[in-house]
Amino acid sequence: MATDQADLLRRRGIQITAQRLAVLRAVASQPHITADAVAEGVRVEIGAISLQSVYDALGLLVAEGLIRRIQPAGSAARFEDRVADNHHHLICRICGRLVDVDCAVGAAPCLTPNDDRGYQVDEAEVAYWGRCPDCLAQSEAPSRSDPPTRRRRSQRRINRASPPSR
Amino acid sequence: MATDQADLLRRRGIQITAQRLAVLRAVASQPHITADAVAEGVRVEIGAISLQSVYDALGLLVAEGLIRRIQPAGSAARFEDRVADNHHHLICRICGRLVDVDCAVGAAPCLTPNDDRGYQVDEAEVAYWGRCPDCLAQSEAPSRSDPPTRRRRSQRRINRASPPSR
DNA sequence: ATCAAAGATTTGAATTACTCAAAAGATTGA
DNA sequence: TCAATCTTTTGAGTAATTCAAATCTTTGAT
Repeated sequence: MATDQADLLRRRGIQITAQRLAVLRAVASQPHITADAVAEGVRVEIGAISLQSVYDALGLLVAEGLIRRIQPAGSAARFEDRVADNHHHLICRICGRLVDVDCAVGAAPCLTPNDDRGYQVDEAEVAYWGRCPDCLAQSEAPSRSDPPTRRRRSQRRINRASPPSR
Repeated sequence: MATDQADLLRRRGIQITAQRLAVLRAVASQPHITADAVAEGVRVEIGAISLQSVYDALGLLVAEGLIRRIQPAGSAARFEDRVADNHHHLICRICGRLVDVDCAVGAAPCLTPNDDRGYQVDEAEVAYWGRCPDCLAQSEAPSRSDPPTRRRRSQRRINRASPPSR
């Protein structure tokens, strides 16, 4: 049972370490896990790990295609297990909740833009943005205290952003 | 001519200021501009602006739907003019170059996932990842000096990441 | 015109996910 | 058993973005 992941690494000539196995397991344990949460999970399992090692392991696993990294605008990077099944993501603008959706078009869907401009495309990333059922319910039953539609000084949040390119 | 943008703001009850107009113009001046570049552009036009004001203005304009914010994993946030025409993006994994592509499916394409899980979707964001023509050419004519295919200690870059969710 | 209130901008500091670099520790094969 | 290689840790740095409070503008009412 624990051999599964080890084999996966061995097969690619990656050295097998407790940290890597635990990272792999942490990613498998939760649908869209952050690096921080991976670190926590790994610590529960093997006692200790540096955040740097977590990043290294995750980076390696992503490079090898064993896991996928997603970075919805406005939240830290997330990692997932489901790879090579081209599924997409629904993201809530309010609370950030993220869920999977299967691809509409078939096997390797959307994988081809109309005009590829000479790019060699290897992945199509699709994110559907909107409001999740919970946040939707909350804004519909506004608990009698919201501003009386007056002006509309839009105070929507949406604004967390992303890192440097150097 | 300069009235266009002012009207746009006025119509929404947004106070018109030199900063906001200049920000709006800066975004219109370049396909996918960063906040930093906007600041530079605005400074050329009106002399000075604080980076904070740039962020504020951009945030406001995004909230009002006058511009769109995109955040390809691995680079800082970018802002664009083309809004409400549901186009997509081709992004180079190597150099980060970003270009527009029109949507394959029609008017409001891909805008509907198979199963929306109860989300109220308002936008479908599609990013095609791959290698741009230039980077492709470079890796194909590898200048006689690349490692002899031995091991494959994948050293690909891709790794700049994103901010907190707090 | 004048003034107060609301709104915008600036200033300065803080946050934080992530990366770099070098040192210490483990593995592996000879 | 030992050296070479690969991993992990440690510690410090980076850069985009946000927070908060102070100052400056604009606007509407008088």
